[in-house]
Amino acid sequence: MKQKPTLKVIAKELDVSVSTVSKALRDSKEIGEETKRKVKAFAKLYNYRPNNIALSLKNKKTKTLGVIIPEIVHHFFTTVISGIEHYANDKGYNVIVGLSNESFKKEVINLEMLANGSIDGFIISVAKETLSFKDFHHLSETIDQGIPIVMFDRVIDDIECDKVIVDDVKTSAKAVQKLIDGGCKNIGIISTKDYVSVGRLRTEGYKNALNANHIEIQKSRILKIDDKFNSDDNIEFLEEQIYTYFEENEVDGLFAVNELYAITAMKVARQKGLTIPDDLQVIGFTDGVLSKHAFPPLTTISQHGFEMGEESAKLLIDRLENPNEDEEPFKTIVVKTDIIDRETTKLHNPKK
Amino acid sequence: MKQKPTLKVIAKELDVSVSTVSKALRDSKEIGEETKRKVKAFAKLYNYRPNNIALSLKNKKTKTLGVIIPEIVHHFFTTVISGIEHYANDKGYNVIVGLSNESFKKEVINLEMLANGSIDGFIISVAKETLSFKDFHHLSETIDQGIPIVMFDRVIDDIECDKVIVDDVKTSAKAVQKLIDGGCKNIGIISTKDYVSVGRLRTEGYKNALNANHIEIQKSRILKIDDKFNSDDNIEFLEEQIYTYFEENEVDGLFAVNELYAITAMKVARQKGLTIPDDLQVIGFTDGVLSKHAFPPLTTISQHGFEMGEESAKLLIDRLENPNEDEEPFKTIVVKTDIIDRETTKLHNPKK
DNA sequence: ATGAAAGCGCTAACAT
DNA sequence: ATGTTAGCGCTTTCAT
Repeated sequence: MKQKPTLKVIAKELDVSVSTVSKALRDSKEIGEETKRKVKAFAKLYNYRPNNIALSLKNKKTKTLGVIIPEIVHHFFTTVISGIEHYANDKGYNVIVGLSNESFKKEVINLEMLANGSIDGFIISVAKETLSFKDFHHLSETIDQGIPIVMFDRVIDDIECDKVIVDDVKTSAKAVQKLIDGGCKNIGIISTKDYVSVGRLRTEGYKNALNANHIEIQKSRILKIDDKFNSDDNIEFLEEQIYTYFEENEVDGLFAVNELYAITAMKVARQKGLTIPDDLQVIGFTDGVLSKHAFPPLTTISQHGFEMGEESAKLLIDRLENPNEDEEPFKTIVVKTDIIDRETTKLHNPKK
Repeated sequence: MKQKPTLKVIAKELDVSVSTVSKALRDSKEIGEETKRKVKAFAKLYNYRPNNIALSLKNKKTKTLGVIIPEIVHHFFTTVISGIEHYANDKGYNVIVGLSNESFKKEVINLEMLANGSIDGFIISVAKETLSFKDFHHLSETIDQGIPIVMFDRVIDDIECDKVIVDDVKTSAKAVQKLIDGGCKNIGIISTKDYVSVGRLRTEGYKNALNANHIEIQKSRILKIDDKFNSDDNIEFLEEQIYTYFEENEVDGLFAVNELYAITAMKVARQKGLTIPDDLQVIGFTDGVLSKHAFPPLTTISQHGFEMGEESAKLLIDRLENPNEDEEPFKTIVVKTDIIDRETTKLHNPKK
């Protein structure tokens, strides 16, 4: 087992001083050609690499980003992480991932654990519990300490920081409009409770579209699923709620704020003997594996998670590397969305 | 913006020495009660937290694990990460995630980037390209430098280190046996090229099961998909290969080495007018979202990714924290698998 | 052209 | 009971 060499051992071995070695390796003109050559050769031979930790301590920056998300077994979030990694690695940054598991407490712990020097800045999508508690002190304190935060997707209006979102209201309206154009008369929505910003905004878009078409909004057609935690563990509960919804509402068009809700609704609808898209048209939000491989393949809104990740990383790294970061006003980037036409809607022929 | 306080500023503020502060905070009995109280109160007031980087440099360990996986937009891998995070966080470790994107070069870069002090050890699932190149120098060198590696799922026999796997051969045989018991006469397999260890082993299990039942092995029924890279980007290509396969083979039972292959095969089969499970029974490997929400829900093998993650983290942390780590023999943990009965097979009534 | 020394934040052995 | 010092690995200023 050969230990990683340090400047010190190289110095001793070559009988020069540590600083000479350091300078030689960084090609300082203070050092003589001959010495440089010797040092470099030796360093290469022993595969010298500067110790990141020492550099971090010296430079007071770690070149690593902390990403805190509610769950990782989730297509959208992993897509975002991909985008973050892609941009970050390109700029020489590493990525530490922390999972809040939708829990306020875990989010706080993760934040604190990493805020003590481990990372230069955060990219975060806030836990549902945090959103419902409306307790954001950990976030504002972090920012107060000079550690920049970029929020994406699940965002807090009251906190001043860079944000990357999707225009949930407009996008949802577009989706509902598509349902209307496709001939749906009775359109419902499966959303989340209002404290989840994206749920609230998407519901707003749904209402806007109905209003714009002079269709009366019926409260009973708005189902707000209450899943504080990972809904994937709780399919039965979800199915039940949707089942009841179908009992009480006769809809021929359905907009779901995520693909799981959409897929589950389709399953329940099928059980009730409905044919998709003939009896019921469905549009989901977030283009994940489920949508693509569903039966029938689900028409859905692509959120471009990869791009959101890239934009978030860019925003954060820009702020970190910009000398007068404090003066830069905070930006909110709105990433565009697309409707991916598949086979659960009637208008336009599905392309493939 | 209030800066994080250091021991130094606390010391100056309280007019004592840095070491006194340090000791007081760690409740050393060398320090007087009165001073301790004062220091602690001050520290709490200013929300003092020791700087992780400084600790890392001092202790020569970072309390963070490096996880390198081929892709993150992938249910199995994220499940494993969840397990790793769960165990690691519990033990006070953080997790840095690096993506190889199935590329040899990116795997090497990631490894080197993190091996310079950023992490204490690696958990890795090897990229397909690395497997096909058979170039493992980066892995052996890392181990040589005293940085322990735990491999999971895609594992290299020639490298000595801790490993966490599934008994691919036996599990696959069990799956194929189930098909046989369910009345299938002509059973095929959709696997990967042999350099992917899990593909090779699962194919072996398939053959074993056929042999054990005195069923002749027909080479044409073994389809080895050649997707060096992320197959999710390449669905058409996959569909084509499977389509051709169905043209050339008449099978009534199909074992697929991952859920994507299974789902895609089901889709193609449906296009050809086959009914599942009446005309064709299917079993997949890896229980992901796709399987659960497929139509019909896919009978599949659960690999217990979360547990694999936990076991990997445990193996790694044990080795890191065990004083005489070098002497411990390397372990290979075989995580058990289960067949999850759903609706693409006939034997046994699906439970839910 | 080379080296000594200070310092990043912290701990711990060793004074006092 | 408290302080001084050295050191983790590196960079950089300031001698020489």
